Amino acid sequence: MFRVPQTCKGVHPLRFWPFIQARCTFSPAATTSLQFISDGYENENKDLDFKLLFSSCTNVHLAKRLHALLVLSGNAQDIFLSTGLVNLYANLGDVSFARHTFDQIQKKNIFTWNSMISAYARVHRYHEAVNCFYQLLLTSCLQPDSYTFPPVLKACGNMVDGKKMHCWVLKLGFEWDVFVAASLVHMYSRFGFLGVARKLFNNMPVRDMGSWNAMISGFCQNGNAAEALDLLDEMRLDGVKMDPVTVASILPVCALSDDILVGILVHLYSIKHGLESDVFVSNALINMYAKFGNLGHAQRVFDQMEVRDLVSWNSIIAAYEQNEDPITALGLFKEMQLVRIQPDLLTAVSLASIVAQLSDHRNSQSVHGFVVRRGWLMKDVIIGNAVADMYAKAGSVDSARRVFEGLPVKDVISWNTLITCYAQNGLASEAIEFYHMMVEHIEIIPNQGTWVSILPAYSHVGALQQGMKIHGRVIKNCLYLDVFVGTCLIDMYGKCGKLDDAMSLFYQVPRKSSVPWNAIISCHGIHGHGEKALKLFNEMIDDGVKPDHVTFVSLLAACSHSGLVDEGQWCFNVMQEKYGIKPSLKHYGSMVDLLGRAGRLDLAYNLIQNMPIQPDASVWGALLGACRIHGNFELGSIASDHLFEVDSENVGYYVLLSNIYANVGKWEGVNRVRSLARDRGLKKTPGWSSIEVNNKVDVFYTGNQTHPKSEEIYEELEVLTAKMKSLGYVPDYSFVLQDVEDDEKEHILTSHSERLAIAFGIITTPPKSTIRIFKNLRVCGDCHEATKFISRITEREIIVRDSNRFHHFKNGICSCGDYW
DNA sequence: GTAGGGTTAG
Repeated sequence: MFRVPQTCKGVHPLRFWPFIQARCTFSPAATTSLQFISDGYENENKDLDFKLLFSSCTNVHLAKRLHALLVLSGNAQDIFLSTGLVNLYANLGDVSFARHTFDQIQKKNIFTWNSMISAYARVHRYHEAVNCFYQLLLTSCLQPDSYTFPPVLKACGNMVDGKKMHCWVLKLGFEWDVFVAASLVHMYSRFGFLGVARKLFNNMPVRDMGSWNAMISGFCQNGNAAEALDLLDEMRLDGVKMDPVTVASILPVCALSDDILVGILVHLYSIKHGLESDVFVSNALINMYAKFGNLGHAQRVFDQMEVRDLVSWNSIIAAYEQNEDPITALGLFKEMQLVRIQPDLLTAVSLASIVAQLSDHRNSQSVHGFVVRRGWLMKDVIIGNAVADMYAKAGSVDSARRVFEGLPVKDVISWNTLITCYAQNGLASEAIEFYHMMVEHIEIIPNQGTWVSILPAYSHVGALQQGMKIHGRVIKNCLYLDVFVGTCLIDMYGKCGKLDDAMSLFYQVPRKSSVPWNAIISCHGIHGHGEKALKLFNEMIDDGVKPDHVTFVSLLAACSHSGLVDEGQWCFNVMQEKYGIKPSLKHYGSMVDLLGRAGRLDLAYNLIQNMPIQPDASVWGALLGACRIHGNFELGSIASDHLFEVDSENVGYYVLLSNIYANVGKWEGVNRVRSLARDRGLKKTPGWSSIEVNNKVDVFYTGNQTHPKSEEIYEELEVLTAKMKSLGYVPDYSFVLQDVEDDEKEHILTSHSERLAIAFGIITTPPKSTIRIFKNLRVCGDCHEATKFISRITEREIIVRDSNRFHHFKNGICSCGDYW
């Protein structure tokens, strides 16, 4: 209760009253209170209930009116009222106004300071909260009290600040206050100082629910699942029951440690004790079930909620988004807007991810605009990264780069996002360049995500030595080998031709999930070791690891590369019947490839005709490729008709078709296809090959003449071609699409990128050492033949990895047995 | 008029 002081005689403070009444809605109680002010001005003895007045201000607008009123009535310097205003603004989330009001107060007491400090802590402006505490010590003659410390302890961002604060607690003698003690316990356990936290906890003379929760939640936020669960058990033995706070702390830990059993038990406990009605508990349940991939349970919890807040909506949207159901997630987002819940930054993060999954570039721009309009891009790096990733997944590399450049703060994930963006959009060299730029920023410390981004780029261009450097860094920096980093390394060694190293690494990584198994099976496949791939698959089953759709893509490809037709068909059946995996386009593509290469064109065509889904270019392309191998131009033209319907842009298919015609001497057809490709103005995917010499990757494009060693390379090729011809090499012009004279055709074949790279290898590496080449497209048939001769002439092992598999050339023979 | 321990993230 408050009595209006006699300060502002002369001006009626409430001459604005009708004006305020017209614009603001106060509760009836508040209206009465305001009337009281008015009356109090007339009759100075009336008591006013300002508490009511404060509580009736439900938005910043109303608060400002009340504030103006207090200023006008001369009450702004009153210590009770002004502190009330600081709190009011803080509760309404406007901490800058709270600070402004705070600064205006001339005689602050400890309540005022405590209000300001907790205002900062509540909105997570921790740095300012701590600064405010030190300001209190330095600029006022006031002593902090037991109310001061809990928010300040929460605000300590690191152990150095935390220890300093602990000293102040001890100095001023507040360590036995139950709230302060709980805050200390929580702070130490949050930073992983579990021993200290435990000691403080054990020494507490009084323990309430909050003390237990402080200790448990500290463990939880630190990811110490086992300790958290142990303590929970101890609490139970002590006869203390879990409350909503305990449950909301423990549920994320169940998800983190993949402990679905405890998760369900805690859920049952919550139902039994009526804790489900707590919105934090329900939200935590939704999140936990989402992480277990159990959308049904998540949805059920959401449906049963009586009160849903922003976090509930964000959680259920993210649940669907992260379980690859962007359509439902988008529907929920719309529903959320219908019930007038305002989205926040985290909603936008999910939204960006939803749009990325739908790979709809137009919507990408709307989401980007949505985020920019609200100023969120400048506010938090997380949303910036999400938007960059959204563009990356939509293939808009330039947009992703622009978002990245515009970020006020870039963290390691921003860099990782861009590296992945380049790598996944086929720009491996750019990804590598970007990684080198990142390394120059010493404040950015690479993490596991960085290795996962950069290793595939190194695999892609075959940079074995640089990939091994990363392996070295991983060993140095990480205590254990993360499954994903481990798998990337396996993939890198495998794709760089080091199958043995891939294998020994495989036995070092955790093999509970299908991820590393898929990688090692795929590695054996591209090396043409189909039998070994099947053996690994059986081992995987014996180990109790469940194969997924990726496993079968790798496995079918492995069978296809090795000509294991029966085994491939067996896999295709097992996949559907035993594991209930519906074949995707990739599986069909592999099957058509497998059957087609083996000459079972009838079966392959039959399979396509009976597909329950629409075949895409890769499926028809596989059939066309098989037709070229087996010289079946009738089926080839059927395949190409379908192919050009679904993809008329890929010049590779025109080359294939013209090869088919050329092989059976139908020059008319060859010319027709060539002019078709020309008329459609098709740009050929530039073929390139790379080779790593002395830690440096050199990339050669077909016809490249700008390389510093260009002259020597072409000289070497001329000498080689002459020797090859004397051994019986005849150039196969059917691999030349251009309509030119034969000697020009020979020149074109000789300047294919793989040959330039091989010649460069020959002149820059010691005699008889192995040459490793990478080609982005399939190796050309003529080059394949030529490389056999070159391996014989130079007595070198030449390993060529193309977009499909490995070719191991030695003594004039290729490991693929010309089955490719 | 002031305080601790809880849910969502790229």
